[in-house]
Amino acid sequence: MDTNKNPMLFLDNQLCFALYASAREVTKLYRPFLDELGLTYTQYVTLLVLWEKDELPVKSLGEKLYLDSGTLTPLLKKLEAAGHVRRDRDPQDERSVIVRLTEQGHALREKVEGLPAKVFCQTDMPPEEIEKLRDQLQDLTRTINKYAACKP
Amino acid sequence: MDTNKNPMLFLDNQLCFALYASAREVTKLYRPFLDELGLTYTQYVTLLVLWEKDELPVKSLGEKLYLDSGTLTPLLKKLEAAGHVRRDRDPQDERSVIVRLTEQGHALREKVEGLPAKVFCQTDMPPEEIEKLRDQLQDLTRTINKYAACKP
DNA sequence: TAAAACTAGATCGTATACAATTTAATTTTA
DNA sequence: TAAAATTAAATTGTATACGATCTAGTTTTA
Repeated sequence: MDTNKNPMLFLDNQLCFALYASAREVTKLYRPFLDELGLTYTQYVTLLVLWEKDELPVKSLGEKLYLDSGTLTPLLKKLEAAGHVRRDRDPQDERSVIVRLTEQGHALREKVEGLPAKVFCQTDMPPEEIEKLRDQLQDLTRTINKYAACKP
Repeated sequence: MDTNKNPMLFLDNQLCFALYASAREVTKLYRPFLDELGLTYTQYVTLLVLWEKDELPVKSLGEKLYLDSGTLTPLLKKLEAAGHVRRDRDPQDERSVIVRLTEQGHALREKVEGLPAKVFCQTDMPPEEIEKLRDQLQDLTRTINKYAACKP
């Protein structure tokens, strides 16, 4: 009946919590820099996608970011209000909304060029380890996402 | 001027995004099980802490979970309303609020015993890899947190 | 081809996260 | 020891996340 009997439930034994906590802590490292640009972290990663490939439907953004329209619609409206993107219905398929960078949105890219490097510095992690970790996490995310897709 | 010039900004090269996405996907694996118990993921990890060591001030809970009172206070009120915990001011230091499991809160523990194992199954990851990953992430979190602490 | 099924976004409701401020209690210090 | 500084929670405001539902547009199919 002792609480110490099941280490499976110890907080520090949970991968899920290690992920949950580290994701939030790493995000916090971006905040001071993003604050200056008036961006939130989620807005920032959304822009990363668009800088890589512009003119994407909300659907595609959602697939890349693992976010749904409930999160993206209000976020994209804010990016639009800030002048970074435009949102237009796709004339080919009026159900779809195409998100495009404005000039201003394109220009913003230069201001964050150095950001990832600045953050890496604060992690005290060798680049190879960071890459390995990143790749493992990507595998994990894809595996889970595939699992979820085949379920009803 | 080509957008492909700076791979530092590619979404898939970001550790931060790998963390952000995987944390959310893993959390989603817990949802169906936790839904049955009427718990959210954050409530669940809060209970993990209390099952390990009962009678903790909000402050300590926050340190273990990397959450502040702005998140914990409403969450703990919900756990209290659900009958899982009690919240009482510490008579020794009235600033502090001690969180205690109720009988019901203790009993809930048995219902989640098998949960971590069930989730691991869906990750297709060998246990050693999971442990290594978890330990790396814990190091990362602690490093960042220490960094943040010495800043003004 | 008209109804049924499906799809993409938008909307709504709930629950975090977290910075900033406030309040009350405790410690420090001049 | 009384004022100043510190501390722990609570509160407030903003921005996600995400399930569920709704709406409008597109495809399928009987």
